[in-house]
Amino acid sequence: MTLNFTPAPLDDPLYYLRNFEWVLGWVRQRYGDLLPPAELAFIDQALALPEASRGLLVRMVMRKGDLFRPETLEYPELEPFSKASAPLQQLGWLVEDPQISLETLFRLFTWSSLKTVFINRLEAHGIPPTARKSEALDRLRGELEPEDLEPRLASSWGLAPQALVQLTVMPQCDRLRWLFFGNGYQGWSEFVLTELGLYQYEPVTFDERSRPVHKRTELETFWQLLECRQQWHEDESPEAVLEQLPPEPEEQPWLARHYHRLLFKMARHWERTGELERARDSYQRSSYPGARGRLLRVLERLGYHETAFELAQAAQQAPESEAERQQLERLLPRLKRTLTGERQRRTAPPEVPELHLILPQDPSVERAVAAYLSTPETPVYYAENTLLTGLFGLLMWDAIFEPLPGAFFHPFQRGPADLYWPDFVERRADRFDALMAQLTTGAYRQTILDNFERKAGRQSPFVAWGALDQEQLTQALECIPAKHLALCFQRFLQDLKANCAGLPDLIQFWPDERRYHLLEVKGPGDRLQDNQKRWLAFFRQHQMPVSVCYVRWSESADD
DNA sequence: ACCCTCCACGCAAGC
DNA sequence: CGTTGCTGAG
DNA sequence: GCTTGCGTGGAGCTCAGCAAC
Ligand SMILES: [Mn+2]
Ligand SMILES: [Mn+2]
Repeated sequence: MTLNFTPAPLDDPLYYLRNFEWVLGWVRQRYGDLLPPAELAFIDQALALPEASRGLLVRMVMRKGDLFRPETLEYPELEPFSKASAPLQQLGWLVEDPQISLETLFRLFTWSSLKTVFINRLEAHGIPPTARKSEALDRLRGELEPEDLEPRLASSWGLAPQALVQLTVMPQCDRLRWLFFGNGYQGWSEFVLTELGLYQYEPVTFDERSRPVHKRTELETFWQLLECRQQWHEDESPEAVLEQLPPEPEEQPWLARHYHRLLFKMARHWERTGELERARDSYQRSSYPGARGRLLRVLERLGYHETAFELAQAAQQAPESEAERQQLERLLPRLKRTLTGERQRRTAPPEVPELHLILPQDPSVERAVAAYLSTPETPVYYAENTLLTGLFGLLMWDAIFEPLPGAFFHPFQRGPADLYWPDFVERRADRFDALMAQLTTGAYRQTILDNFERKAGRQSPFVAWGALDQEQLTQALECIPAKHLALCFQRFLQDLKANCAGLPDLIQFWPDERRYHLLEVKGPGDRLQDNQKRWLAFFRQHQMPVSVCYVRWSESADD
């Protein structure tokens, strides 16, 4: 029944309402047993409203913020605002004359309308009508008494009580949206963009019980976490948010990940603002990948060199990733030097063949090099991560989109929910093994080309359709030995997140000789990044053809 | 695809 | 008056 | 002077209409 879902057609003037109601139905059907009574009541009350009121509600939900000037809420497909809004006001979902601050007042109303409303006050402060809006705001902010600057009734600023309305049920709608998408970032526009064909999603069969949360308490924690995240984005006060963080959801890995990621993000915020003790505490509590590495850096910055050194040594015994190992290789000698004064011999970086070019200045150094090296017989592509990860994604398509329990729970997923979990590959080991085996039988070529046609345009975490074309693909399959692909794909599988980045900018093909060459381009002032160094070392280790091309601009007399 | 990933830029420390 | 940036909309 | 490590910031359907300057 959930197969091949399509959003409401856009020629239906109420398409947005149809989509919203479809979500309400989906949520009630699949999560009804987990929903608190308040949310269930909200859904039922919403569905019982007159159509124009439902439409108006959804229009407001989809717009930015919760404050609206009624004259911006007249929609031709709905009743006039005055009529459509009445049932919403009856329920208290929409209220007139909300409390707003001076800043909000200035944000919502145009300068010319403020001038007519505010004329007396502006004159009293000696602000001429020719002043800029931002200047007027600054003046008022500085000159008004603090209690006058507190949020207060819109009418107390001199507005008519009907001049502004507030939607009060945004929190309920957010919670339903978060539950439907299983995350905090996807929104109602998914439906339109899908219907417009901008996004196409792989149709996946959903297990009826494939859900991100399974208990009432888990749902509550999930909502709390996303609320924290939202408050942080809105209030910019992570200190307050940290207080409201729910207890660590240890027993549920999906929630635990959300929890630790939020902690990590807050820590990173404090690290950037220089509140290093706070950063340290949060990094310490977080088990999100990279947290230990940042903690080490913060300890170092705080001057806790011994603590950092001990932790770094422990980390080196069991690095969580190659990236961390690489970071430790820099950090440990540095710490040792500060602690003991001993100077360490630096280990030489892997040898990578270099190419040095002097080219006329160009906005894109990669394109300049590609154009310079490319010939009709030996084309160069500016591929970066797109080609190799694309081949990987096309070959592994069926493994990636295998509908395991918990992997897919709504129709707008570009990949499985557990893609970056430690056990993602393990759970699909048979599938991945079978597809990897095609690289030894030779069947992989057909699989990749077939999927390139069959799945064309469908969202995938690994396939950037816009960057691939048939010819590039065919040449890649001709020129890159299956053994080399196998090595790269193994490395992707070891860390799907970190290892799908940092691949060289350019690839050149020699179809006649069935060979290829990878090239990382560096313009003036650009240096190899950590993940690029890791890939270069890997390519060299396996005798795969790669080099780095350093470019300088030729002196030009023009301009 | 959970703001990332790539890049350019800019700063400070160390040679 | 153009221009720049934001919002709403499909 | 240079190099090196490290951090920051911007861009991410596309079009029309409007507000602000
Ligand atoms: Mn690049
Ligand atoms: Mn490059």
